[in-house]
Amino acid sequence: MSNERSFAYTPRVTRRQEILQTAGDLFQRNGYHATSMREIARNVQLQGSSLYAHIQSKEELLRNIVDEAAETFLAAARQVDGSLPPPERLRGLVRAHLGVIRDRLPHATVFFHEWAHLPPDLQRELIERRDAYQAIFRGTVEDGARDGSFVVEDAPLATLFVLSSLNWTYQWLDPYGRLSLDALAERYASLLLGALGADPTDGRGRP
Amino acid sequence: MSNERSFAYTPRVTRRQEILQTAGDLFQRNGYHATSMREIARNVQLQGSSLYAHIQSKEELLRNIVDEAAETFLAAARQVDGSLPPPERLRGLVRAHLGVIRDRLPHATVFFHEWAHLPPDLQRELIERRDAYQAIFRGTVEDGARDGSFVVEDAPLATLFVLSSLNWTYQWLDPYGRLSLDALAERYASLLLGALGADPTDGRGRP
DNA sequence: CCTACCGATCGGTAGG
DNA sequence: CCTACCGATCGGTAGG
Repeated sequence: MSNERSFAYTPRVTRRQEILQTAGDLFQRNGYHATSMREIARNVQLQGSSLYAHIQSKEELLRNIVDEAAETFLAAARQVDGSLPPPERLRGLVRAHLGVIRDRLPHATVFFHEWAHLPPDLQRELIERRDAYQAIFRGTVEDGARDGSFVVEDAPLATLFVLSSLNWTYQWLDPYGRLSLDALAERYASLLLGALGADPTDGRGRP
Repeated sequence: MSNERSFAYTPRVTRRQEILQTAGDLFQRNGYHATSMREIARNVQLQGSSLYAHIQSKEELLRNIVDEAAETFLAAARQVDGSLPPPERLRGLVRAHLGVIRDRLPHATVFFHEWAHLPPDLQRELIERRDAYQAIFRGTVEDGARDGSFVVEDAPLATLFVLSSLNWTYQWLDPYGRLSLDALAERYASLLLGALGADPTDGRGRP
């Protein structure tokens, strides 16, 4: 009859996002391999098998999370005006990076911790984007060395140094901490500009 | 009779070390939860169950590795003479930290990535040692701020900055890289001293 | 150090 | 979205 129940289930659009966010939180807290699909399902009030109406596999969850994080970092850095003087540009990059950490802490953490558990072809793609990200920083350091706003004897190492100090911040940055994002970014950038030998009397550097 | 085979097996002393080192390598490469006991066993030419003649559990492996790494970091920092002037002391701490990374890369990586998978009481103990480690750095930064060898407006943040730049180095430090440990540590310390506003004309700072 | 084995749990599928 | 279920694999034990 016309009132027969259809078994072709059409998932809501938002449900997938809910699953991805929950997976991100659990992967952040317990790690990818230590998180079971049933655990994710429980947290979104589903049976384990029902997840597969919304996603294809556990790996797809990780891929989505890591991919979005990589894209967010890269997009934020690309927002920074590349024609700014190197010190201002670095301030912008620091602010961008810390902003992503603050706003996307679970995804960023999963990105840093679990990307190596993806298959080799996806890893290669991620490494490419990481290199593109690093190139933005390296270009800034090198431009500053060239125009004299920075004093660096080893630009590749200085770039690694800058990125190291930023990358680790996901370990301690508290989105609800004592400092506003702007204040934190300003101080962090000031420390980095000091490391790069920028003139402390120039602009907002230390007096 | 007197020649009966005894089934009480007495493990060799070195075998345990071999298992621990292999586990460290595999945990580093694939992560703790993604590494199976049978995989470890295969790499030391044993049956999976035979591992338990040498160790008590998989968790004990992780505990040993993480514990040794934490102890190595702390011991290295404590080797640095606390009566040195703050800039020299920081140079020593940088050199100590990078030395541990270089010499104990697998264990250090597992420490940073997997310590959160240990039970809460062990986590607390590790956090205590991490705090002790950080306190050595904070003391150095504060001493330098007090005696004028550093210029820092926010000592807690500056300490986090120093530790962040060091902690991330396990991601890229190549024990067989282009720079010797001494050269690398010298340059890295020089960057950090610049961040802390140390007088560049003082000692081995930038001219 | 091995053989044999166990209960639990895993990611995922069939079918409706 | 659920019920029922599968093969594979997990960490670990018994017993010698």
